Amino acid sequence: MKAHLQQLVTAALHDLTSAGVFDFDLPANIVIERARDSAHGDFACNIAMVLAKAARSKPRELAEKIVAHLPPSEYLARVEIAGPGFINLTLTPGAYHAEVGAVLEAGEAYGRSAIGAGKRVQVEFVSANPTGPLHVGHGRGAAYGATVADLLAAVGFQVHREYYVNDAGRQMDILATSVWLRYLELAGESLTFPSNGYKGDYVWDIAAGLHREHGDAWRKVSSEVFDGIPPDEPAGGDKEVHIDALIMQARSMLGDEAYLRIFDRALNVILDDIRKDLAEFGVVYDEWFAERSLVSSGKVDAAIEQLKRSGHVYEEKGAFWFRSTDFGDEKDRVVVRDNGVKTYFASDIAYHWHKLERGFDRVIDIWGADHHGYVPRVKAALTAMGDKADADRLDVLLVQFAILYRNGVKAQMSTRSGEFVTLRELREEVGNDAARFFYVMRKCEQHMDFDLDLAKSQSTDNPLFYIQYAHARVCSVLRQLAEKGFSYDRQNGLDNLALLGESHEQALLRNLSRYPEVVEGAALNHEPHQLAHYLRELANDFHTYYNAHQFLVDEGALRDARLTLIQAARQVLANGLGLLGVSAPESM
RNA sequence: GUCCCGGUAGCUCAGCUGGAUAGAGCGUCCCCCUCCUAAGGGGAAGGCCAGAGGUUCGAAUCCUCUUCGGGACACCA
Repeated sequence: MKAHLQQLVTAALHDLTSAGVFDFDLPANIVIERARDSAHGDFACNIAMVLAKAARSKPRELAEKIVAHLPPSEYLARVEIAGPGFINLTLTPGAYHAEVGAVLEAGEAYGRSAIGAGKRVQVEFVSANPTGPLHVGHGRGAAYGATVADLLAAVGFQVHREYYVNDAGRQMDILATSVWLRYLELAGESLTFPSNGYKGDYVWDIAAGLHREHGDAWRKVSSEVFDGIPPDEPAGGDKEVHIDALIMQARSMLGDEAYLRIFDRALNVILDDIRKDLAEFGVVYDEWFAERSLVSSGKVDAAIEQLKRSGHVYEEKGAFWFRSTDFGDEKDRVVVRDNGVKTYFASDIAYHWHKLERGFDRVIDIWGADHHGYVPRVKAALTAMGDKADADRLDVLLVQFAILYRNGVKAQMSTRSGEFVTLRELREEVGNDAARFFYVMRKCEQHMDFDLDLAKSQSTDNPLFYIQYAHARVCSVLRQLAEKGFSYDRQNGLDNLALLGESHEQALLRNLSRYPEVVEGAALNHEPHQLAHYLRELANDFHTYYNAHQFLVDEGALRDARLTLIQAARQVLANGLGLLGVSAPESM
């Protein structure tokens, strides 16, 4: 509908250009907005005010010229110039009636579009280290990333969803060593677990599995394991040095093969768990990209070499530094440590460059807001590897923290002790639907208060419940058709939409037609919350209507028209909920 | 100290990228079912858009500064 009006105004502007009224380039997109006040019609266009200066004309005079050149349209009832120069457009009832037909005809496809023109977009999200179960912070990234990806797909982008698996770093070694130490304890050794090790129950579980299958095959005497290891922090030492020494010890005492088996077991158990967790959450990926594959294919070394050759990497104090300050970063960054180990950042350079090499038109990273300091250095690296345009293909979306509240008090625990609220626990407590919806209800840069009690509540306070209830109510009405001895004729309903003159019906018709615009805006701005809010409003329109009028009336034409309208409402509610990864129940 | 995000009704948040009189929900108060789910609906009260400058036809929105919250600033990942 909006697109149609844009075409009309654009045509008028082109007309004026060829008539010589304009001697400048027209703006790329004409802004047409929904009028906030119904007294201003349905849509308002501010183009006359925008162009007034360049056209050396008064806004209102310019508006008159534009209006005079508007092509005729069957959907345009009235055009008025108002205020400082707004062009207010009022649609015919037929325009809205046609939209109802479009909803029912397109069904599940209603709201989808081709604006993305098949451009390839990669969305990488969650990508949590596989060193433990996902927690509620990852949940927000998962829900947000999945929804952004689905929205982009809905408006015609070719979307590639990816999870980057950090399976090559030091954290994984700490995990493997933690598992082995727990295994030793299960085998009967007594030891002091490192303060920097992973202490969660899942580490015990993995160790127990290994002990069941392999018995004491990898048991070593604990006094020998800790022989010569520098003290841990509680004992007056450095916890990092302590754990690194233990890793070295584990490798040498077990041998590479056995160490790798424990390492891989830990990795696979946790990764399988993450996969399952996300799948149950309705979050699926096209690719799980392993950091190890970058290392083994030599892409990390190749990236460092390329930066060395182009003079962006220099050596100092035994380490190799990327001169990111040349590209606006605060300080230079180490890519190879003085002990020869490549940093996580080195992998990240290779990974992001590889993303661009794979030919995506746009690359979207969704990170926790605590990683914001990383953005300039990754962009710097891409600029150094290629040029500014390469860096510009990367969008980093930062997701702020979510804080859980239960009975009005914070419910989130720290990760320190290994006790935290996992995504799985959250899903079990409030359900997948509520978790998905509440996570995307706020825009991503907002710190979020996640109210567990509200998410569980079966009342109008809970916006998700309210929306789903509207959907269920439509279904309920349709179920009662037959019980009341009525039948429904859709075509008859479509033919009689003109009977829908009540204000509630008008409001519902208007808001239904907004749906494609909302989906488009939510997708292009990466703002799923726009859709969530819209659905709440639409549900409100429906509940109000439901309360004010009977649908199953005796008069056939009116009954069919009303049923057709609420069918369309049901379809839009279902489509919108679907895009948010939430179910649309037929009864509640 | 530097950087990122936020400050809008008592509370939780929108505000369509600069438009017309600032919007929802909750909470508070009042009202509505012999009727398709009252698991609902209607109405009222409630605002110096953190503060001060600036940009222009026009600012909650854009730019500075101040202030208050949250977070980030490793040869960790």
